[in-house]
Amino acid sequence: MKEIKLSFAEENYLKAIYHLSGDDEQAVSTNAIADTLNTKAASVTDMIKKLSNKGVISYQKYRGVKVSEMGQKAALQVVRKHRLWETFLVEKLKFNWDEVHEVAEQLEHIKSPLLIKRLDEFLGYPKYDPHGDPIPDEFGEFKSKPRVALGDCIIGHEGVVVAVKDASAPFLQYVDKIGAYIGAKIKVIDKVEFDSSLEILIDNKKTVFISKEVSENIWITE
Amino acid sequence: MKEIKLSFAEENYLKAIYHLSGDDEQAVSTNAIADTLNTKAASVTDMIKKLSNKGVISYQKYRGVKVSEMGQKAALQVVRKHRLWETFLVEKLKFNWDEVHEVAEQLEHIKSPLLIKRLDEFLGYPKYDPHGDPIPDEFGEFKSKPRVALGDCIIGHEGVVVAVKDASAPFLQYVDKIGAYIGAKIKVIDKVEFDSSLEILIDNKKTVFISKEVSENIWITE
DNA sequence: AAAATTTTTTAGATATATCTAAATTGCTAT
DNA sequence: ATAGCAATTTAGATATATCTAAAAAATTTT
Repeated sequence: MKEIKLSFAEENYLKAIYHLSGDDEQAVSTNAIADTLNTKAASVTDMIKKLSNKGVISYQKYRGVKVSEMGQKAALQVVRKHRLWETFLVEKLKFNWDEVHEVAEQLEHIKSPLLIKRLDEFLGYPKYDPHGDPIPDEFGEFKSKPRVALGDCIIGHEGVVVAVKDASAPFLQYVDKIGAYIGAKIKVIDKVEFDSSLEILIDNKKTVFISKEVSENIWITE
Repeated sequence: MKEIKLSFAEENYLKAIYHLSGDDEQAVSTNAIADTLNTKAASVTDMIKKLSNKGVISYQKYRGVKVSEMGQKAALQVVRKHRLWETFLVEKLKFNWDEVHEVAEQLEHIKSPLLIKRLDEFLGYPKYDPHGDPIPDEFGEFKSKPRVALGDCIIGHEGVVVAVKDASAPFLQYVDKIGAYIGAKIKVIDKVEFDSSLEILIDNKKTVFISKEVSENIWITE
């Protein structure tokens, strides 16, 4: 078993590719990576070659890339670190959930197995981060709660918010404003055919209209 | 007032120069910097030019460098972060004091004013780090406790360990072994003229012989 | 199936941070 | 005062991570 050493930039690329490939582990295109990382396709091609040489992705010219077994493990360790740090920032340092992403993007690259072990312990071995995403354990194992996007619910469906997809500050601030925090109870009241927007009831208290885009970024229990 | 943006490497150089210049703010030589950072003199010259252009040090060819007003402020913020992180690692994550330096070297470069503000708050605004070094506040202000190196004490002097100079793991482990932790009471029993080694009494319990080198790295109250 | 378009790659630059080897400057001892 | 040595700088490379512009391949449209 070889030691995989990745630079900050390499870790960022690998994580982006891991997230883009999704559960079905589809091949990821050069442009998709460039868009995610706000960089240019040419830069991606260069980096792809390096990651391929290190064996964390497999790459065929013009055919996109796939994350290898080894790459998945490495990516999950970065994800683990990111989500543990986000949890730390919210639980211990009283950050709002819309303030943590940028900082965690930096903290996730700190190299120290002991640090992560102790941080995990200090936080009480959390299973989910502040956005409801599962935190992989030291072996990369995790499980998501059964969930469905609000946009995919039928009228009348009732559930509790378990996660949000978009972790950007503007989106999370909006979610805060309407009160659809993690744990909030939501009932789908009505769906507008025309634009797929939804009318939802939050915590049995107030009714809110949300766009299709918003509805696709909030997950509730099935 | 200009924004000073420094890279990781630049911050490391600046911090090293700041530490090397000492209280008297002496000019620091290229070689001294190279030794501290385990790099080559040529690399130092390159970096010195960049730091000089950014105004954090003043530099005259062949004459060494001095830290500017601005540079001192920037250096102290890095020192502040380093020492707050070390405190966090020991106080909250139960690291030993000989395990924190390397990790803090990484953590000190994280850019987030909010993070440091909240960390400071979370730790209860500590004034000293686990090695007894003072933690600068957000304005760069700090004060050291009055102290004297064991090596400079006269026979009979008695005091409490307030700080250690060397922060390397081997040294700190040795200090642990003899029981000269911060807070331990120490009395200088005898001094050997020949090699300046010392016989000291620790916590009224045991007598230990320490070399000159060790005696220069442990500070006790005056 | 050929043409047009999009995607991806290559070629050649730029910027950072390093290095070795050679040249230069400063200091010291005779 | 100068010869020799030590410290410092310059010149020229290397490695990483980026970019723009042009070329090549794949895909889509006609």
